[in-house]
Amino acid sequence: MPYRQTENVARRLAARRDAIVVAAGDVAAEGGMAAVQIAPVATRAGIAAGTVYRYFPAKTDLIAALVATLSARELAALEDAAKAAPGPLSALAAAITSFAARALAGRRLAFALIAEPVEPEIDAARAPYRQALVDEFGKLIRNAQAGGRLPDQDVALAAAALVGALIEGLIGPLAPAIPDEPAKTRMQVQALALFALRGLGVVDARARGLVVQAVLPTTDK
Amino acid sequence: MPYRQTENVARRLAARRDAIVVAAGDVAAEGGMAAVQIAPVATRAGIAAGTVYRYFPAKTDLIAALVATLSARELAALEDAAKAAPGPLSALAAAITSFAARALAGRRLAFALIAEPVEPEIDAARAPYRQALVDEFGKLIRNAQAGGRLPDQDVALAAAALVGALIEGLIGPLAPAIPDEPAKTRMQVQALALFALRGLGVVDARARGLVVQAVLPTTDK
DNA sequence: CAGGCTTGTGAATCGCGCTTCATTTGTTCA
DNA sequence: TGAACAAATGAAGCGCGATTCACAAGCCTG
Repeated sequence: MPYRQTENVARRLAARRDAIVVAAGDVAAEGGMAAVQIAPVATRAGIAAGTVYRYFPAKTDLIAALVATLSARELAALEDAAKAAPGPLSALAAAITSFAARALAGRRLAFALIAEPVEPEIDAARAPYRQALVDEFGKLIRNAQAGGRLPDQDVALAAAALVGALIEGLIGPLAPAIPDEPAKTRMQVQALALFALRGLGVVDARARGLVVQAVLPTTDK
Repeated sequence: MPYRQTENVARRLAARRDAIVVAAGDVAAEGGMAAVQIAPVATRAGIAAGTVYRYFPAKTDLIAALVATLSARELAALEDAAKAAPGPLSALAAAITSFAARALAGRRLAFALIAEPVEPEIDAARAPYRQALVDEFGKLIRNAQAGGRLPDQDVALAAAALVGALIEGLIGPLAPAIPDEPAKTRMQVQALALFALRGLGVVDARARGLVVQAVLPTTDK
C-alpha cells in the first residue's frame, strides 16, 4: 500500500485551492472580470497554468467558486445589517444602504461581481448571486409586509425591481473610479435607498427618516 | 472617366445594407444576440459572408447599426406615448407602461437589445440605447418636477434607478418565452409602473390611478 | 465592347485563451 | 531506498468565429 494522501497534503491542497480563488479575486479587483484569465491567475497564485486544472475542471468553475466566496461575504453583511435593525422596515432600509455603501466602497470588485459585461458563460456563474440578493431582499420585504408596514404586492417582482434600481443606480458611479467624495457618495446612497423604499410603498416622509437612520451606522464600514 | 456610381446602384447598395441589418434583427429575434454571427446573417440576407464586410467594417458596427435602428423605434414609441398624455405625470406613467408592455410583447428582441448577456464588446454597442432610455426618462422626470408634480431629486440618478427597476423587473419574464397570459402580463406591467412611480415620489393612491389610466391605451398596441 | 472601375464571393487565415498531456518533480510507505 | 502513485509543469493543441483576400462577376463610360 505504497501511497495514501496524508492529512498534511490534504491541507496543502485545500490551501492552494483557496489561494487560487483569492488570486482570482485579486485579479478581478484590479482588472475586472475580463482580467480573470487562467494564466494571470496562476501566475498570481505562484503556480503553473496547468495546475489550476487540478483544482477546477474549467474556468467557469473557478469563477463560480470566486462568486460563491464573495457572494457569501456580501450576503452575510446584508443579513447582519438587517438583523441589527430595530424593526422590519428599518431592516429593509439597513440592508439597502448596506448593499449600496459596500458596493461603492469596493467598486471594482462589486462591479465585477454583479454588473460588468462579461461573456455569457461567465455571467451564468454570476447569476446565483443576483438571485440570492433578490431572495434576500424578498425575505425582508415579506417580513415588512407581514408586519403591515408595506402594502401588498408581488414580492418577487418588487425584490427584482429593487435590486435592479440599486444596481443601475450604482453602475454609473461603479464603473469609473470616481475620486472618492464621501459626502457625495452618502448622498447617492441615500437617494437610491429613498427611491427603493418609496417604490416599495413607504411614504416619503417615513422613508426619509429610515434612510437617514440607516446611513449613519452603515457608512462607517 | 470610366466609372461613377449611378443613382440606381447607390439605391441598391443602400437597400442591401438595410437588408443586412434586417437580417441581423431577424436572427436576433429568433436566437438572441449570440446567434447574430456573420455567417448566419449573411445567409439570411442572401449574400456571402465576405460581402457583409463591404457594408460594415466589423461585426460590432453591424450590431451598432442594428441597435440604432431598434433603439430609434423604441424611443419613438416612448415619446409618442408620453406626448399623447394629458399631463407630465401621466406622460411619465404612459412612457413607463409603454416601455414595459412593448418589451413584454417583443420579448426575445427586447431582451437581446437590452439585457441579454453578451460579450463585452457587443455590450458596448448596446450602451447608447440604455443611455438614451435613461436620458428620455430623465427628461420626463424633469418635466414633472418643473410642474411641481414630483419632489426634488437627482434626476440622472432617479432615471437610472427607474430604468434599472424596469429592466430587472422585466428580465424574469423576458428571458423565457412564457406562454402569454395577457392578464398576468398586464398585472406585471402595472406593478412595475407602480413601483417606479412611487419610487419617484408619487404617492401611492395617485400612482395607482395613473397606472390604470396608462395601461388602458398602452396594452392595445 | 474594351478598359477600368466597383461589388460580390467563400475558402483560407488568424488570434486568442482555454484546455490537454507527456514529462518532471514530489510524496508515501514497506 | 525504491516502487507506486499523486501533483505540478508549461509548451503545444484546439475550437470557434471574425476577418481577409485573391479572384470572379457586374457596371459604367468613351
